[in-house]
Amino acid sequence: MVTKSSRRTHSVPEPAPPLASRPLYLQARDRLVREIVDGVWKPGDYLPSEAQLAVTFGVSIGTIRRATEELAAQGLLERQHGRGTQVVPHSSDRSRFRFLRFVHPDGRSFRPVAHLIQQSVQPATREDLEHLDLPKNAEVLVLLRTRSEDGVPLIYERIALPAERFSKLHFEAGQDMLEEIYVLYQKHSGETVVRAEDDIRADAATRAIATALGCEVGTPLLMVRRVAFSLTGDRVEHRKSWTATLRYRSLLD
Amino acid sequence: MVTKSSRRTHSVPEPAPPLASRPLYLQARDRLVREIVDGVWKPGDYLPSEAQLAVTFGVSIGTIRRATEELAAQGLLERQHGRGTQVVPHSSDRSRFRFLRFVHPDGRSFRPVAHLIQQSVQPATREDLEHLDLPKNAEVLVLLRTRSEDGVPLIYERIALPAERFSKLHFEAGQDMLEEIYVLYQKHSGETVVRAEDDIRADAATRAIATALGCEVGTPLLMVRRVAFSLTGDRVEHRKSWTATLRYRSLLD
DNA sequence: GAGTGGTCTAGACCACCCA
DNA sequence: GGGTGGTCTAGACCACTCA
Repeated sequence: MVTKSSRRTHSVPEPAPPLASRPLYLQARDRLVREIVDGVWKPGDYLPSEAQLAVTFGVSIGTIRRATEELAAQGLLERQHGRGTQVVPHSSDRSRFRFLRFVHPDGRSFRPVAHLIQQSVQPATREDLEHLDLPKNAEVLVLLRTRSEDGVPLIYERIALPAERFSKLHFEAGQDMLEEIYVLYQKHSGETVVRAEDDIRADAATRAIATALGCEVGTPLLMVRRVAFSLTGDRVEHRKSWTATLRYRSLLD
Repeated sequence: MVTKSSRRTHSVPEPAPPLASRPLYLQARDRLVREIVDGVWKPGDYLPSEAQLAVTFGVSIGTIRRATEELAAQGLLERQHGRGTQVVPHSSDRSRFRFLRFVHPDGRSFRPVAHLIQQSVQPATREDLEHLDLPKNAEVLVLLRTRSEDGVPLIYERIALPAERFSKLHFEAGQDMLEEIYVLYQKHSGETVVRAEDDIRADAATRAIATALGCEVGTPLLMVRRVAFSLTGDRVEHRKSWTATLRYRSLLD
């Protein structure tokens, strides 16, 4: 039950208002997020109807609506007319397009297969610590992989994950990763990625990258650094991706 | 007056509904946009209050609210509690942060001064035609400029604008451009940029760019291509920016 | 204190999905 | 046909701004 601070409607009087409170729709929104984080509603589940939620939360339908609409805009929920409101499953299709994305020079979309080169738990680098907001001496699970189309490697990638949080996640080296990796985070470690920050710079191919991508050392590359955030706002992934041939495209709107 | 298709409330009967109509809040939203495009409300103006708009448009306040909230989320309006709702002026500060932006490697924001190298009207390149959606043989106004901080040029930029639309825009070559360029588009040509699509790739410095940026030919560069859209959804700017040292950062959220 | 936007409610009716 | 979300309204009260 969300806390009302003595609101009246239609001139019904009421005793003195206690503490100032956050708007009900924010309380409702946060409560829904918390319940999703806690696994009360899992990705793929349908929430109770708005009318039900309104009763449960002790607010009006309009307030529930405002909360769910905000979460839908944010990509966490999906409202389906006539069916209900679903906690968005991290289906491969959806998650690939929620962030900026790589495309071919001609604008064709990029549909890669990922190939794991190596995985290991190791001390976090200075960069990892900073971007994942980890304490000194923390360890990270590092995945090195390429992403290819038609057998041609186009992206070389290093992914660092907080080792503790992702202790249940591991792969066979050399294995093809058929599922979208955010789906795996969710399935094996219960981490749902909802947001990411990217930043992009120019870089020159190192020996290792040149080998993996089959280009020359020193070739101009795009380096995309991504920090991904979970439902709870924690930094859960630090990824660096290098590509020589692809472009990176914004999806504003 | 927006067109209602026979809506009733509180069981008040009414004759047969005519054609299916778009939701009133969309009609209201579009009408507001059209009025802003037509100059009825100029950037910096305050709209009439919600109550007034509701009367004028013949809908309820809630409907007006939904329309203006959408436009506010989109960045076209700014709601100010207790003051009113303002058509967002393209103030330098605001427009710089509405899109992806360049930052320094350490995350410091980049506050450049632009320096015009050359301007000329010329036949559009194949790329210009494609990205600006212009007819064959169209001409574009091309601006070449650098953007510097503390006298150090960090970005080299080529901006192509449809020559007809921007016939009133011109500068002295060699001049420093102190105002944000989108403010100039608005002031001199009545074009308000509301949205942009970026795409980013790696490139190597050409002779011209190397000279302008003081780097070596072949240095890995970030090339950002931006297509900017006006209020009416037309493509009004095709810009390519090259930088060796800066990063490009997303602002999702 | 008048006027504006911000929150919240209650209720009507519409449009869609599915059994 | 029952249930769900989508649109729209009317009205109460709150919180902020400015004269």
